[in-house]
Amino acid sequence: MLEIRDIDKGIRIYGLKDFSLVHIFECGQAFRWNQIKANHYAGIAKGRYIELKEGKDYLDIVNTNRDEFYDIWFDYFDLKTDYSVIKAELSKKDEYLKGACEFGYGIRILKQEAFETLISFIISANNNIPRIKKCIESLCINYGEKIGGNQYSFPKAESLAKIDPDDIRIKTRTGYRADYISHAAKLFVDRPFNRDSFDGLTIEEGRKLVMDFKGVGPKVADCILLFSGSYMEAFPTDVWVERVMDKLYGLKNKKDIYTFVKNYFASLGGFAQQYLFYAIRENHLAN
DNA sequence: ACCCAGGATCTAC
DNA sequence: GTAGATCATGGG
Repeated sequence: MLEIRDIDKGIRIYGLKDFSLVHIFECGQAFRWNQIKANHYAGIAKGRYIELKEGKDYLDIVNTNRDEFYDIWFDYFDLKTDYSVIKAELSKKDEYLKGACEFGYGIRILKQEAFETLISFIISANNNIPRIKKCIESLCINYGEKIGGNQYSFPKAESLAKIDPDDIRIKTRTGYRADYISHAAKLFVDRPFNRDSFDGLTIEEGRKLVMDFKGVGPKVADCILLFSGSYMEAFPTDVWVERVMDKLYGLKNKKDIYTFVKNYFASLGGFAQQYLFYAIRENHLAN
């Protein structure tokens, strides 16, 4: 049970468990959060800028209030989900997974806005994380809305759809992906989606839906489905995950990984992926 | 100059 | 349906 107190320009939350800012923001799921200092992050989501400070037994959220916390951030940080149950379930499967769950104990899979995940992970293809963050930041500065201070929201599809692809490419340095971004924005205006759009659809059908957007292949599709909170069994398989699945389970290709994941992790695939991804990225796996 | 980065697309077979 | 080249950009 959470206990909330008002503080200067924000709120203080007691009673959070399975929650670590570093684990949440350094496991590669979101690109607009930056560490200011130890246990202190700042970022923008859902058109709002907040700062998060982690204390011993509390979390401060600056630039919000109780109502906004329950309306916005409770869902965004997936606070309704008991991650202890998930970790216990995964830890039963094998020792590798148990170790990964312990290492990334504070990971939570954020419920991000669908359009932001669509564009962000189109940019992520064949790119590295620092540069992905730069590209997304200039996308926001150029085409987002100023939301106070020096902060800019993620652009609306309607805004981005009007921009010439060359303008996007030159200003955001996104290279050949600028055409994909432009196309995706235009198609999203005609065929918008959010996580409710997938109700009643299998993940295969969901994947097919998002892969209509140019620049979205199988891996990016699973990132969109997972990080928008649409399918928690989605299992994005990039080079790092391929590496870890070979190392732990001897799986050499994406087809074998796909079959294995469906049976072994089942509905917990996305959670398993994040614990494993974070562990191997931080070089915390047996040999 | 070469290789890589949370891959996808296009082409040729 | 699938292996191989190609795709902008920046950092090492």
